[in-house]
Formats: sequence, structure tokens, C-alpha cells
Amino acid sequence: MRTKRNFSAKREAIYSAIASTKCHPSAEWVYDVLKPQIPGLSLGTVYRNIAVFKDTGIIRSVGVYNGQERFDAVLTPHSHFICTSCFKISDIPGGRSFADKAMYDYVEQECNASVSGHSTVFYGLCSKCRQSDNSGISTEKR
Amino acid sequence: MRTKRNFSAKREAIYSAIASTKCHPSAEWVYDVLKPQIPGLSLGTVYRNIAVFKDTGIIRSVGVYNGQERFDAVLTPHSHFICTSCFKISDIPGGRSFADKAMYDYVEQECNASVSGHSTVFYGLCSKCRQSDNSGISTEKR
DNA sequence: CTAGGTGCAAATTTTTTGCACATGC
DNA sequence: GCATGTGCAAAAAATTTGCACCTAG
Repeated sequence: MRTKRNFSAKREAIYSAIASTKCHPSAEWVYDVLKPQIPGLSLGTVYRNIAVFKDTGIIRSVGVYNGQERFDAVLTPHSHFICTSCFKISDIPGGRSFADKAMYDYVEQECNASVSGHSTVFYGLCSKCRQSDNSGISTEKR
Repeated sequence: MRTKRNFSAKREAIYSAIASTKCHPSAEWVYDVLKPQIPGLSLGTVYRNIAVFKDTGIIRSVGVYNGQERFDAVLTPHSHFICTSCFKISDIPGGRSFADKAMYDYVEQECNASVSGHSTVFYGLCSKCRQSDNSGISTEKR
């Protein structure tokens, strides 16, 4: 019954590409990174395996930014900072989650819902984008 | 110089459709709602006007869920609850923002960035989806 | 042999855009 | 007349999917 987590070599490679970077990659990023090493790799396979990982729960979606969904293999609670110019996503150190059980209870009561998670995202300009100061150019769309 | 905020009748209608609902609509929702009243309305116009509103800052994106970007005309700080099954988005009453100036400072230091905003999203199952209990079916994709 | 995994290309879906026309001032 | 707004349809872009094949066990 194999490793129980990853199966084929490609699946393994796709997961480990996601897990071994801090950039919270998109499917295309994974494909672009792996394609040189694994010439016989197709984008569809990347998407299909990412779907498997999401279902399994071994990766999470960080959200869709600039038209691409971004993923994270780190499952411990943490928050993100997202640059609105280059869409770089960074982890916020310290592992603060910005909401405790009391807040979950509050939301459950107020919304009459069952809350299973939350996410806090800070946005602004990363250091690089502040320097190259694209002030007038505005945040690119797609 | 007209009203200075909204111009054409269609633009006005599009903005007010967004502003007068609590559902945090998508472009398509706006189109579907307005189309019967304004038969000569095209989806492209809805998208173009929404882009104008975002640039102007009179609406904000709540994020992309289930493949569609959702918008909010309420600009005061507040958090959202999102049902992972039906993608209904609700405001969380109380206007809590879950992050203060101290946190902004912390993130700015740690990430070496300039932070201009943040958003907190709780997710789970809304009351309706809990009842119709789709437990096994998992959260639909597109 | 069987099931799962994959390449490939076509299809879907959402959003953007080019162009010609309309409208208000 | 001019700038802005718009319909329409085509284009883009990201993602999903059908199908045939292939390979490990």
C-alpha cells in the first residue's frame, strides 16, 4: 500500500514542489518549475494532483490573486501578507491567528453557522515594490 | 459636472444593485438582476463599471470564491463569514476588524512592507447548508 | 488483467477588450 | 464635435475534462 500519502513519482514531485517553497505557488508555477526536470509532465496533471491534495487536505488554498489560485502546504495556523503589486505572498511569523475560540463562538451565534476555520490576510506593498515605486502605474490586473 | 460619483443610468444602476444588497454579489449576479429591468445591458458593461468602481474605491473585492469575484460596497471595516458549500457571504456584525495598529506595525516590520489593509474571513457551513446536510457530497467546485 | 495516473487537446468558465455606434452636453 | 459609455462578439486566461494509452502490481 505504498507510502499512503503520495503515489506516483509525478504526484510526489508536485507535492514536494509545493511543500518545499515559501512562495505559495500557483498551478502554473509548479508546472513551470517541474517541466524542465520532468519533460513528460502536463499542466492537466498538475491541476488534477493539486485537486487531490486539496481533497486530501494536505494542502490548502490561500485564495485567488491576480487570477491564479495559490496554495500552501503549511497547515499550521498562520497569516499571510500579500503584495498588491507583485502578488508575492509571505507568511507572517509568530503564528498569530487573530481569532480564538471565543470569536468562533461569536461568529457561530451571530451567523447561525458552524465555523470551521478562518484566515487573516494583510495586504500592501512588499519591500521590493515599495522601492521600485510603481506609484502611478497602479496594481496590474491579470 | 453631474453627480461626481455616478454618471450614466446604467452605471448608477450597477452601483446601486451592489450597494443595495447584502449578498456581496458577483458581476454575473448584478447582470442577472438588472437584465430584466434594463434589457439593453451587456455583461461587458457590468464588468467595465465594476472595474471603475474598484479603481475609484467605492466598492471593494471580497475575494474570488467558486470562480467568481465577489464585491462589497460597504467600506467600513468588517469581517465576513463564507459558507464553503453555497458560497453565501455574510457580514459579521459588531464591526470587529481583528487587527489593530500594533499588528500593522508588527507585520510591516516582520515583512519589511507597507501594510494598507487586511481582511479576516471565517468559513464553515451556513445554517441552511448545515440543515440540508450535504455531508458526504463535499464542497462543490465550480 | 485492473486500477490508477497521465498526455493531449478540446471544452468550460470567467473576465477582458477592440471596435463601431450612441448619447449628452 | 467630443468625450464617455455601451453592445456585441471575439479574445484571453485559468481551469476542467473526455478519452485513449500506459504502467505498476
